[in-house]
Amino acid sequence: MSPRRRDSTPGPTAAAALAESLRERILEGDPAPGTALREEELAQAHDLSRHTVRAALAMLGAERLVEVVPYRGARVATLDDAALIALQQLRAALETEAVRLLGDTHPSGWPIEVRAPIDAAIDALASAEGSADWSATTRAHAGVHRAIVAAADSPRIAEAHAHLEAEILLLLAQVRPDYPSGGLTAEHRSYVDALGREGGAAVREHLAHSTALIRAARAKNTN
Amino acid sequence: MSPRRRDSTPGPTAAAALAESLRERILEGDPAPGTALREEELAQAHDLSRHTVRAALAMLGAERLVEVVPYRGARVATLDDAALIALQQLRAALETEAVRLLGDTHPSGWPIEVRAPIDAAIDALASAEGSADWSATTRAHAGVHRAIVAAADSPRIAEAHAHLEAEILLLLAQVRPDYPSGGLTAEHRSYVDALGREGGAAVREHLAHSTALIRAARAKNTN
DNA sequence: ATGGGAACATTGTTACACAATGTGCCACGC
DNA sequence: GCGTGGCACATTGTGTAACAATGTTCCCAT
Repeated sequence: MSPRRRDSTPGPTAAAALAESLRERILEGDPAPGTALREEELAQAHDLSRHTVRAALAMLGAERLVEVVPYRGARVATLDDAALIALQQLRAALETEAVRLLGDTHPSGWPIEVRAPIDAAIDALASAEGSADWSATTRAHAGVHRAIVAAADSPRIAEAHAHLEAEILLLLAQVRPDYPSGGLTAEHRSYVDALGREGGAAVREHLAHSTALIRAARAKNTN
Repeated sequence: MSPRRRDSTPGPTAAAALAESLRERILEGDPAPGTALREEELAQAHDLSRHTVRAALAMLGAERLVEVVPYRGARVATLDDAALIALQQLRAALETEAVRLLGDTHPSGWPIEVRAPIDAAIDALASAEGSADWSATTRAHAGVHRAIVAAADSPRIAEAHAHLEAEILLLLAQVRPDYPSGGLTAEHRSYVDALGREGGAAVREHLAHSTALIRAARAKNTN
């Protein structure tokens, strides 16, 4: 068929589509962190060339969901405790500044159009916790933080935060901090209220608590 | 030659080396923002295959120094005013949190081992301003901010900041804010002192000033 | 038991080809 | 003369096949 003007933009490239598919599976926890991702295997499994597979792995490498080491290959990323702390520090930087920008824009308090998407995200978290689906719960939890950051209307902070979100989902696919049923939702309702009052201090307290729970869960996993 | 155990790690891959070479040139302002980077041209100029060139362009795309659009190709990144503001907001997030972490670690003030590399970077900035070399000056300026962020010992904040630094160098390769000779150095000596006292407020004031100067310089360039 | 080296697995790169898409230009109709 | 459709062209995305380069594993000799 000869080229001709299209009425719509083309779909994602094959490499982008593979990256998306692998990203979804990785964030679901299968393949697990540390698993090698062999180019030829992926090429045959997805009926693609090694070139296309390599491009997809490079994309995931840039997102840090995959670790690519020259001549050694790609593996699903793992995260030690030092890396967890460093990641949470970066997360604190982004969420704190987002909350501060929100405060600048709304010095008299967050109006309903700021609160509504955040409250909706918390409601979604309540539903997920109620369904006892850990994957859905971690995604809904991420949605709450995403809604808060998005409200600041700072695209680069939002984008950087989205990348971290994926790394955190990868981590949480393998650990399960102790929360009583509904505990995450209650905690996040309080958290959002505290944000309006205390701003950055509330962010830091929340993330310190989160880090401690994750480390405790990981310690339990390795014992 | 048959494979044999090596006493050293291999050098960078050809794709990484090309990415590094292009990065250097882009940050020097040639090719200029908006310039198309044609795969076949680069392949012939560097005696590499298109696959290797594509891998290098993808790396630079991930760093946002290059904009890669499927089926349209790669161009040196450009930055409009909205993007500049968004970038500076992200920068504020990183530098503010770095300074806050420094304050946590050194509540009684920054000890000499924290100050020394920062002061050395400022001295390097003074030398660069004295030499009237704009490229050297923007790099030395970046070195000052890098030293401050590095002092916080938070690897993910430092790495995210390094990526922004490259984008800012790209921007500054094309504009030149008005500074009297030595003005940048004096301003940054005061800035570092203010950081110890005022922390995040000093960061925000500094970046707001920087944004205003850059926008003014860009406005002058387009008129 | 240990270490050197060969074999093997895997990745990085190359050459060449073709499919897919976007852009520009030309011709035709009004 | 102008606008639009369509074709040609340039460029990118992907594929095949091969080989160079590197890291790992295993075997054999000491």
